Amino acid sequence: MLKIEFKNGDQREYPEGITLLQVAEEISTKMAKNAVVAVFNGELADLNTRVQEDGSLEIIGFEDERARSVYRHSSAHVLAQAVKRLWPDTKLAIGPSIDKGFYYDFDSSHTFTPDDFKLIEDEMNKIIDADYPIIRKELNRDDALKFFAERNEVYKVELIEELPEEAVISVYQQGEFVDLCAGPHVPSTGRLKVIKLTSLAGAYWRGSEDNKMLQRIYGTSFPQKAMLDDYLHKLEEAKKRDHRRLGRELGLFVVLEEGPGFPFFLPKGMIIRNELEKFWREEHRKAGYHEIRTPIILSRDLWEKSGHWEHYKENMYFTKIDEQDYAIKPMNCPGGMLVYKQNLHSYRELPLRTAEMGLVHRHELSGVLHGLMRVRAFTQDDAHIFMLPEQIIDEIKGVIDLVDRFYSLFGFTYHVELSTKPEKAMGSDEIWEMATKALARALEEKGLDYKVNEGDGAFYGPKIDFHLRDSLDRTWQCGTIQLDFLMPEKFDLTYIGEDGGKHRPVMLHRVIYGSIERFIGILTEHFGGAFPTWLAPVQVRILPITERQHDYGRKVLRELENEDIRVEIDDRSEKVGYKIREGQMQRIPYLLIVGDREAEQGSVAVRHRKQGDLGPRPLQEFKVMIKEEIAGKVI
RNA sequence: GCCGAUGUGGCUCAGUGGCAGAGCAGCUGAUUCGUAAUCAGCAGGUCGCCGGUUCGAAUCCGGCCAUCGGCUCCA
Repeated sequence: MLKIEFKNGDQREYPEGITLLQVAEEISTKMAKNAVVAVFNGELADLNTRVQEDGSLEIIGFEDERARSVYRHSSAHVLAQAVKRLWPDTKLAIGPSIDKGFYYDFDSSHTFTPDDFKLIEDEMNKIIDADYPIIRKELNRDDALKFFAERNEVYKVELIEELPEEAVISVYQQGEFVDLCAGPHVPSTGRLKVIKLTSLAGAYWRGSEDNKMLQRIYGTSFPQKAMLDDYLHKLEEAKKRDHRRLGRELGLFVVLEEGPGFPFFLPKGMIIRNELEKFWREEHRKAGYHEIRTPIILSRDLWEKSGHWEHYKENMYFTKIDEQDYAIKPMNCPGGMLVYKQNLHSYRELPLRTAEMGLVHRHELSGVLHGLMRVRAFTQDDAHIFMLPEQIIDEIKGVIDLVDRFYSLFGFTYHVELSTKPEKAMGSDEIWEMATKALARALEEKGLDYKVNEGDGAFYGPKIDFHLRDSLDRTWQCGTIQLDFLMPEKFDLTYIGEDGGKHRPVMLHRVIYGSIERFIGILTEHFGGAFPTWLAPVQVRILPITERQHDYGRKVLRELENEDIRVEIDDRSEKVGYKIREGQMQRIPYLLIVGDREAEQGSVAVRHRKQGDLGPRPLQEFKVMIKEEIAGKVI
C-alpha cells in the first residue's frame, strides 16, 4: 500500500498502481469529473499516471492556471489530429498552449484559410466525442527517431535530435494520433468540451527568419460554452477600446495611407499630448533635469562616430544636403553628446541630467506598424544623464522612482525586464557585464521583480525595460533605462575630477513615457477613451435644454473658461437626451444640463460620465470640485 | 520583410458580370423638449491604385499600395 497526502493534510492509503484519476474518484466524483491534471509531489502529472510511490497529491481543474495550460495543450493535440486526418501529408511542428488558448504550427501543401475552420472544428469535435484515452509512452532515442522518421515528421526528428542525452523522450497517443510531447495531458479527449479556432498566421520554424515559414492555427478551448461566450464577448469589448478606433471616434489622432507609420495628431489629441508634456516638464524640473533640443538631421560623420552607421543603418533614413550625406536621427543620444561637449564639465556638476523631447524616425518593417503603438516617427521623452561611476546605482534608482511616479499616476501596472548584450553589440564583455550587474543591483535594491531578456539590449548597452499592456493584453515597451559606457568613450567625453585631471563620465539613456505616441495609445486603451479630467480634451460640456437658457449657458461657459477649464456649449436645437448621448459617447467627464430651474438659481445639473446624474448644485460648488479634481490629477 | 485576410461616401456595412445602395454622421427646414438617438428634405462615391479578360467589371484575373491578425524585429 502507498500513502498519499492531500492538500488539506489528510492522508490515505491506496494499492500500488492505482491511477491518480482513480484516487480522485475515490475522494469525490465531482472533483474527478472536473479534474484536468494532477500535481504529484509538486510536479504536474497525468491523471492516468499509475502511482508507484508515496507522495503528496493535488488535483487541479480548469480554474487553476497550470491546469488551464494543460487543457489547452491537449486541445492543440486534438487540432493536430484533426488536421492530420483532413490533410494527411501535413507535417507537425510544435503546438503549445499560450496565454488564452493554444496554437499548432503546420507545414502543409494545403494553404489553410478561415473557411477551413468549420471543417477542422467538426473533426476536432468528432475526436472529442470519441473520447480517446490519451496515453503516455516513453521511448528510447533510437525508437523515437525511427518512429517519427518513418512518418516523415521531419520537425519532430529535428526536435528529438536536439534533446539532451539524458532527456526522457515521451510520446502521447490518442486514437491513431501520436505526438512527441513532454506532457502532461488530460486523461482523454472527451475531457475537452468547447473548442474554437480563432486565427491563422505565418510563423517561422523555431522562430527564426532564416527558416521555413509554417502555417500557425490559433484556437482556444473551455470546459463550458458560457465561458467561451464570455471570452468572445470580452474580446469584442476590448476591440471597442482599440486606440485606433477611439482615436478616430474621439478626434484624437489618425494614421493615413498617405503616411504609413506617421501619425497625425488632431486638435483634441494635441490637448492630451500637451498636457502630458506639461506634466513631464514639471516633474523633470523638480527631478533636476534641464531640457535641450537637438536637430532632426545631422551629418553622416556623427552617425559613423556613434556607431549607428554600423549598427543601426537598416533602421535609418538618409538624405543629401549639398552633396553631403546626412541622416534623420533615429535616436537622440549623439546630439546629446555634442551638447555635453560644448563645455568643460567639473565633477561638481555631475550627475548632469539633460532631457529632450526628441522626434526620431526609424524605418520599421511595414508588417509591424500598429496605430500609435508602432510607428516610424515618434517623440521620445529622452534624457541623458552624465555621472560619476559611483553615482550609477543612485541615478538608476532615481529613474526607477520617476517611472513609478508617472505610471502610478495613470493607474498602470507594469512589468520589468532586464535586457542583456545582443549579438551585434559594441564593446567588450567585461564592460557589458559590469553595466548589466549595475542595472540588476539597482532593481534588486528597489525590490522590483524582473525577467531577464537575454540578448535584447541596445547595441551600446544593457537596459531595464518597463512594459505596459494594451486592451488585448499585448505588452509594449514604454520606459527604458540604458546604461552606457561606450558612447562617452566614442565621443571622448570628459569631466575634470577632484584631482584636476580629465576623467570619463558614465552615461544613462532613459525614457519614461518611452514614446509619447505609444504612451497615448496605451493611455487611450487603458481608459477606454475616458481620460482623467486633467487630460480630457473637453472637460465640461454645457447642455441648455431650450433656447431660453442659451444666455445663461454662455454665462456658465465664460465663468468656467475664466478658470482655464476646457468647456464648450451644445446649443443645437436638439432634445437634451440626444445631447447627453453625444456627450457620453465623446466620454466628456462632465455634462452640465441647464434648464429654467438652473438659470433661475445660478446652478447646474451635473452629469458625470460614469456616475450619471449627480443632481443640481451651485455653479460655484461645481467649479471648486472640478478644479480640485484637475489639480489633483485624479483618475 | 514574411504568412493569411481585408479594402465600396466622414463612419459601419450591403451589393459577386448588366443604371452604385442603406443606416449613422453632415447640411437645410420644422420642432423648444429635463438625463443615452424628434421629424422631414437635401447633398455626398475615380467602388484603394495600375493593368488585363469581357459587348459590359465594384464584382473575374495579375501586379502594386495600405490596413488587420500573427511571425520576425523594436519605444
